[in-house]
Amino acid sequence: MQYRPTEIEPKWQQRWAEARVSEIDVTAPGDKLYMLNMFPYPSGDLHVGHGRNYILGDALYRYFRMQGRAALNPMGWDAFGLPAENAAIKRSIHPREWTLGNIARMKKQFGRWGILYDWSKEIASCEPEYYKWNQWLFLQLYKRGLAYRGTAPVNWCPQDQTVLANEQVIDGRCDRCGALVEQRELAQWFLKITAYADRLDAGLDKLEHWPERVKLMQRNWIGRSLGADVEFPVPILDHPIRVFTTRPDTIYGATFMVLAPEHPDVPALIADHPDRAAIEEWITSIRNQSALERQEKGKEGRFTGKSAINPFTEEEIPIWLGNFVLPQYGTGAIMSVPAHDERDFEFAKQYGLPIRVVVAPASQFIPRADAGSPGIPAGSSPQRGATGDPASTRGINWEPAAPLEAAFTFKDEQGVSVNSGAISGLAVPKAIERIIEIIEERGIGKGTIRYRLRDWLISRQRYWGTPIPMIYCDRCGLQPVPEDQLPVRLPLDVEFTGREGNPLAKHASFVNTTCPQCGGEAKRETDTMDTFVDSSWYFLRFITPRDDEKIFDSQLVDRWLPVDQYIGGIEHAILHLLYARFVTRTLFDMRLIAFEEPFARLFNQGVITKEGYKDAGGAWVVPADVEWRDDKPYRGDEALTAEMTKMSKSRLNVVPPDELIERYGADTERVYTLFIAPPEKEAAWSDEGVIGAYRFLGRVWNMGDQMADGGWQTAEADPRVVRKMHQTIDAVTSRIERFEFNTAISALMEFSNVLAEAPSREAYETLLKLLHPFAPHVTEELWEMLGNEGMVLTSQWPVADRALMEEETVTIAVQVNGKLRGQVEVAAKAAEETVMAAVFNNERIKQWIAEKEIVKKIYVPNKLVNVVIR
RNA sequence: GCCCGAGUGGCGGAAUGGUAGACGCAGAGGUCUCAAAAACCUCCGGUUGCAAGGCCGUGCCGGUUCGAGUCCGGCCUCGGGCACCA
Repeated sequence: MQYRPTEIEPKWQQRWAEARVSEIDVTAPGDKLYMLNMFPYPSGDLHVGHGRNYILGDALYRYFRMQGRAALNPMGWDAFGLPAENAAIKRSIHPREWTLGNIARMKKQFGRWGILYDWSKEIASCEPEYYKWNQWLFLQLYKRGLAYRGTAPVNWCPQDQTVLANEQVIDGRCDRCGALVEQRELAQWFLKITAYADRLDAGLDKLEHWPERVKLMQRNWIGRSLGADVEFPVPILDHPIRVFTTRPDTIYGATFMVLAPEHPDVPALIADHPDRAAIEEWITSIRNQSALERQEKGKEGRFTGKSAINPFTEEEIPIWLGNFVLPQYGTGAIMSVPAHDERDFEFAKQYGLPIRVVVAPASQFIPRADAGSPGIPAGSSPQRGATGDPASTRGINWEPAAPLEAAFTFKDEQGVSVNSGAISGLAVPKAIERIIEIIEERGIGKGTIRYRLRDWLISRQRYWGTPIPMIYCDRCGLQPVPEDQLPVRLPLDVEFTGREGNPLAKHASFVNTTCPQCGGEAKRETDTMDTFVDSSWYFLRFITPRDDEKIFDSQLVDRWLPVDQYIGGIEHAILHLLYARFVTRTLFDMRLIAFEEPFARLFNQGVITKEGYKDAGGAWVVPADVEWRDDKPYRGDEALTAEMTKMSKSRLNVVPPDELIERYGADTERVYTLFIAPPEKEAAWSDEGVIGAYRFLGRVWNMGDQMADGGWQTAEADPRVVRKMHQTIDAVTSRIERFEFNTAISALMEFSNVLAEAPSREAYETLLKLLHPFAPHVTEELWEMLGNEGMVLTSQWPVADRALMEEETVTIAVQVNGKLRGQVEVAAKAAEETVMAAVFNNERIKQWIAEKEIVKKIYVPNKLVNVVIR
């Protein structure tokens, strides 16, 4: 019988489903394991690139099942979101209908891949049964002051007609549609993730099993900076202006101050400016610029005409306004130290502002023998600091030989304070410490930690999302919807024109409601939540997905979570994973769960790439229209460019799995996908390469087919096969544990090659078990053909016998002066003398070392001998 | 600009400091066949040699070591993240 995957695959998919093999009772005892693939947005058809993620997860799941673990592997749908609404506008299909249709298609595709999920736990975030708890969660956060309505300059996408979170703006553009994002001042809902900045940062250290690069990206995003807030008196104001700096040690070099144009003190500072109108106009123009424009314009500034007092030099320093100072970070005001900050340097050069050196390169100093701090400048005589503390013997004046051409910015021991009073002569880190002490003693500021992270903007002016459960009452103000009135249902009878913004705002029976406080007329919030709110806690809901009394069962959740193995794409390194870590901490603080980190282990699979083609205008070209001439791609006479790029619908380079499965079977796609490259790396899909996996499975099939016919068996197991079997069990097991699926499969190929020469029933059935996680259908079929009871899936994973793995003889590589000159075959674990005797009896080796002096002999047991001669 | 990661045959890739290229794709030759497909067998880094073998070879330059794809220093190229965050 020939290997015909299309005949056997549906059969086993049906059997697994009928036997409900992957459904699990979360209250039953057992060695629990919670596996999770990031739940997908139901965008429609899946391609082989998507497959990588799910196939990998399923292989792991089947492996753990066979290891006897009580494994939970649920799946659901991140089902709210813009594309559904856009489809509604374009094709007048309701977002819900479009979404549910896609879910059905994708679910079917998972089945065709032979992927086992516990569908009894399925959730879809667009259903009121789910989003009710989204709203409940929002209310808990609101109660604790972690959800608030605030007015701030926000990112507005003119294309999608909604605001965006900071995390969703990539290079100044909307990460969904690519439109240039504008800045608008709007009242919006925020979640106070900044209150957790320190814990989110510190928690990263404890995530041992997360990829370093993800932790690094989160760390950079949170952007913890140590520094100091310092007050600079301003004579014409009744209060000082506070700046934040990470380099308080350079304060003696602060020769001017720059405020963001939005800084609250600006109106007072320019009130009597002769060109006030011009400056105000300039400020307005800057406010209206997008973040990208603001940066591309380069540095621009205006002098306010007023001064502040540098509290250390006691000099008057001019106060400027600068477009490069961000209103949202720090205090929106900086002290400028042009000698030691690149941006300040550029600004000072541009406007002719003074530059004063207060840090010198340590290399310019002759180290002083009696102290840790460097000593006297080379080639000059020691002087007392001009503005320094007269009592200090370390006050050092130092000037560079030539005017600076660039700022020097060392923040470590390579820099030494000069011209800086009491801190002169100290290495920079010490100087920072000391100056903060002085600032605090003088009561003009303090050491502070600032974060780059901003609060999470969750309002969206769109329909297809969770309604924010708040009510506006003219008498009572902002009122939360009482919990017993949840869910606030998203009305389904709306019209999608795509023009007038959020259709919810025009839905009278939704908007008009009564105030829960006074019972009078009131209006509902019509913004919906960012869908990242939905996905920030869904992994908790999978344990008890149908519970309509509470969001989750704390006891069960504490038993099953954190998720033992989370699998998903690197694109969520910041967004989803940071939000989920934040929300998990808030639930911890509400004492609803006993853990702070949701995902114990994280794995990010790499993307699948495929050749894509672009025309001169940069538009993607259908591969079917492409012809190759002289190694160059053309469409007719038009030259095209080819590039390896992420497989995606928009790039027209997707490979749909259906044809592939029709021709070679899902098992072939699975084996090829895992074999193609290490799973964390990007991998180029090759239509030709697939055949290799098919041939391999075909050979395995033929062996089993002959064995089932009784025509292919040897009575006595060949010791070579037994040894290879135990070696393979060991190799495959450890490689799966380490996510090295590509080499696990190559070990199975080697094993099957050995087996083909000396068949053994036991070894063959072991092969079927080891292969099952990768090729589940064909292994089940062969298992059954051989007359076995039950399924491979529910059988026991084999255990390697170390003693039987040992080789009888080993090949020792022989080197002379580090170069390979021959090989000798000796018994395994032979004594060193025996090995050496064999080496020196070897004719070839004899020739290489004849009449030479032997300097040294290096022996690596079972591996190598290196003879060093002169 | 700053911070990560990666560079190995025609291609995907393999190698706890110890025989570079496992496993697979493509290619070449062969078996079977009237023929083709499928399947199976052999070869397959470069160079030199009749052969045995030699020499060269893991982006480039240097170092450590008996021995370096692997460790260290300096570059180059590509990919990713951050980017007036003071």
